[in-house]
Amino acid sequence: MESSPPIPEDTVERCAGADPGHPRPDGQDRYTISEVAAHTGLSAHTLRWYERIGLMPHVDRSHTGQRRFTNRDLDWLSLVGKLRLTGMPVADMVRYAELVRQGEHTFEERQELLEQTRHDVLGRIAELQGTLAVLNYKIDFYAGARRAPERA
Amino acid sequence: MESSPPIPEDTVERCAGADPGHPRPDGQDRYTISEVAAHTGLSAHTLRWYERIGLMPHVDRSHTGQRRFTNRDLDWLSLVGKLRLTGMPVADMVRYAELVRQGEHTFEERQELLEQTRHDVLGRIAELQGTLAVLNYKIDFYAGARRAPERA
DNA sequence: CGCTTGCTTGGAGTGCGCTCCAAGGTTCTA
DNA sequence: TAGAACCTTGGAGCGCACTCCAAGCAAGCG
Repeated sequence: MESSPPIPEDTVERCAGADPGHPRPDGQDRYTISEVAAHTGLSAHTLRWYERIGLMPHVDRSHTGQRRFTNRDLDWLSLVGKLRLTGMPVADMVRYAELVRQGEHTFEERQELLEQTRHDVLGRIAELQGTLAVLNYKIDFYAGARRAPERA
Repeated sequence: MESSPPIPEDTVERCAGADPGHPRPDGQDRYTISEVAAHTGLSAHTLRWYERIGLMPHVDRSHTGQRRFTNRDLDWLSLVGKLRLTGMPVADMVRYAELVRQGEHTFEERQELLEQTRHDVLGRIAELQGTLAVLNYKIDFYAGARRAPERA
């Protein structure tokens, strides 16, 4: 959704969050690792580790070799953060990142991966709602027992 | 806390699941560890480990020292299974087990622990629903892109 | 009786997702 | 130009929740 090509890669990884990028500083588009850490809530350690395991596209470097993240990296990290919240294993996120790197002919496989993830999320929500029933039952029990003590 | 008190301990830990105990064999009320493993889906290793770390009340033994689980143990494990599904850390479940062991004067603290857990579960559900929005967005994108390819 | 299968223990090992360390080089502020 | 604060790397370490191992005792069957 930027300018010309049929479906630019960034369209695919942009718009990743319902989050419209509030504290995302614009202007220079080059952030140090600690800026990105502060923005994403991830540690600098984790950001470097993400890059090592292939979960980040190649991050730009300054002339002396320090990382300079771009807004696009921030968008990608936002998506990764969402996938992480789904409980998707890191290995699967790396797989997804590889598919993105390989280009548009992997759209089908990406879609399948995301559909599987959605399926898992729906299952997990159902599971959690099942636990809520038990929690409510027991909380009510304790509340009732404490309100009406020892009626032996 | 066995025969006379106002609110017997078993009332508290019974009825743990909405699950009415379908494949729960009755009659002898003494199950070997592998029977319990088959019933709960936990491994025998895990059952022994739960006991070691204090997550199980003391399990009965045969005259030769082998574990003999009771229906009450099964009920407790059913509750533990639910708490595990909530994502509660094992250490907190152990804490809860200790409170149960300590008797009825811990009702308030048990209730608080469960309320905190419910709060966490509600938050987690909201989080997962947030991820669903992103997953739906991207799945729709891939589906649309594959239906209408290259319109340059 | 022997055989197979199952149970016992303490302690060691595994996989995941970070998290930190040491030993340096870089960048910023005064 | 000094000093503090930040960045780099490979590799080691950690916390959690199991998971397995070895060596030996127990239980059920023909």
